[in-house]
Amino acid sequence: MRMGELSRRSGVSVPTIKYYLREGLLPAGTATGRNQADYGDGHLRRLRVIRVLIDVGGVSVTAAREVLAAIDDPDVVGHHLLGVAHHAVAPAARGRRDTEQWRAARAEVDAVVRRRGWAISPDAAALDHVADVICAARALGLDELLAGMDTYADAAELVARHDIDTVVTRAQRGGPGDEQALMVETVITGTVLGESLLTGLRLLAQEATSARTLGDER
Amino acid sequence: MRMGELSRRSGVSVPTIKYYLREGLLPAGTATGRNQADYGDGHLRRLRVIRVLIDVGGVSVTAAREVLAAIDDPDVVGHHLLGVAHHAVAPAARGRRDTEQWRAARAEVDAVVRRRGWAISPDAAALDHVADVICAARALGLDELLAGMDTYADAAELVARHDIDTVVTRAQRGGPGDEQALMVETVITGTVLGESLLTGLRLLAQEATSARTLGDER
DNA sequence: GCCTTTGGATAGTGCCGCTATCTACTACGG
DNA sequence: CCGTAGTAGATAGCGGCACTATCCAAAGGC
Repeated sequence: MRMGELSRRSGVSVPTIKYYLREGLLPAGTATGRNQADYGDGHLRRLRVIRVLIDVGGVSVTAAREVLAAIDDPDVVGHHLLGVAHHAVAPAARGRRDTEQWRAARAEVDAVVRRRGWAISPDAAALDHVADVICAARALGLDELLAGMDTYADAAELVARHDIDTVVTRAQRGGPGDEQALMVETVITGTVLGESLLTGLRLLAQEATSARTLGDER
Repeated sequence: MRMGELSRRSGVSVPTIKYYLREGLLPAGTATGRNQADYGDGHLRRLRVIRVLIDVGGVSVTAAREVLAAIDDPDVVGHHLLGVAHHAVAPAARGRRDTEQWRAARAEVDAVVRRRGWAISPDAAALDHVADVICAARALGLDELLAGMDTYADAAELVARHDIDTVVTRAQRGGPGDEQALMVETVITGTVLGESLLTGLRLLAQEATSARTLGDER
């Protein structure tokens, strides 16, 4: 398959594909001449992954490159991999983390983690991320939201179990390419797509619950 | 309070505050002279809300303006309000929605909604959003993820109930400003912060579950 | 043979969220 | 009453990002 066909089948324009090649998101095709190369199904699949990361995950091109590098790296295994996916999904740090309030929020996160018996590496970015949110909520006086944090944690645990199950199941089932790469790809796309899915369903559930609770005062 | 103090207490630089004034995110202070104005606690609070929307919610300045307009509009009531918040949070449409696969995905969403007895306005943006995600997951062959969609829906319902409860509780408790405005603000900030909180906790729960299931092969 | 497509390289575009600068005016301590 | 610091308002600029446009020489393919 050459560039034109790759473009048509992926829905990504030729200049954009060239851009991704330049940026190292997409590996070069196998050259068949001085100015001719051949692309395979792997390239098509990779392009789909890229679009998911960027469009659905809202990941920057730079972050996507790092994630894709992890997909290709055979040394990345187990749940160290989760760190890579999480790092990419996490937005840049929001505010100052050197305030008294922030440290209090961070302690609150640690308390939740301890209470639930979660084994978390202490340098996980998500710990700080959650602390950021708590800090912001406190600043706005949204204590009711935080009072039910265990509800949120319950929900998070529920989907996380399913997510990990998905990865394990899929690794056993096998699929295109080698097992390792498939598992890595599943973790990353599953993390990104799962987040978006959960977010969307939450909004729907909110509307449904609101209609039921507050009545139909549209 | 004048601009300098507002800047210091909010942590937002003076030029940025001016920019928000220009863009209509922040109402002008009450003028006390030709080039002097007075800002109140409302402005401080508003600035905090703006930062939450932009930093935590990842909302664009344009979308933030619309959301804030809804906060100020006394005619926006009940769960019509949810629509505004959801519209702002929702990212722009990702791909083409005119394909056969997309319509199939959309039908799948409708099926879930019907199965759970959710009363959803048929033009809710979240319906399309979820369909986008399903479409992307199918394209990548991530069927295992979708097989457990009810797990995701359960989790979504769990937090949504809590979210709506929060709004109701808070409206009753009262607080600064009039009830209506407080409720609106709670919906919006709660939607945005809750999403970020849920996302962060999911990542933590994933790591914990992964460590438990896959063992410690770091 | 000749028009189309390709790989490769370089430069440019449009948007977005600020940031810098300027001017004229005001507040305030001394 | 002076001098310095702060302020409102307006305009212009900046840096980053995700593409997009253009050009060239070399295949491809009928």
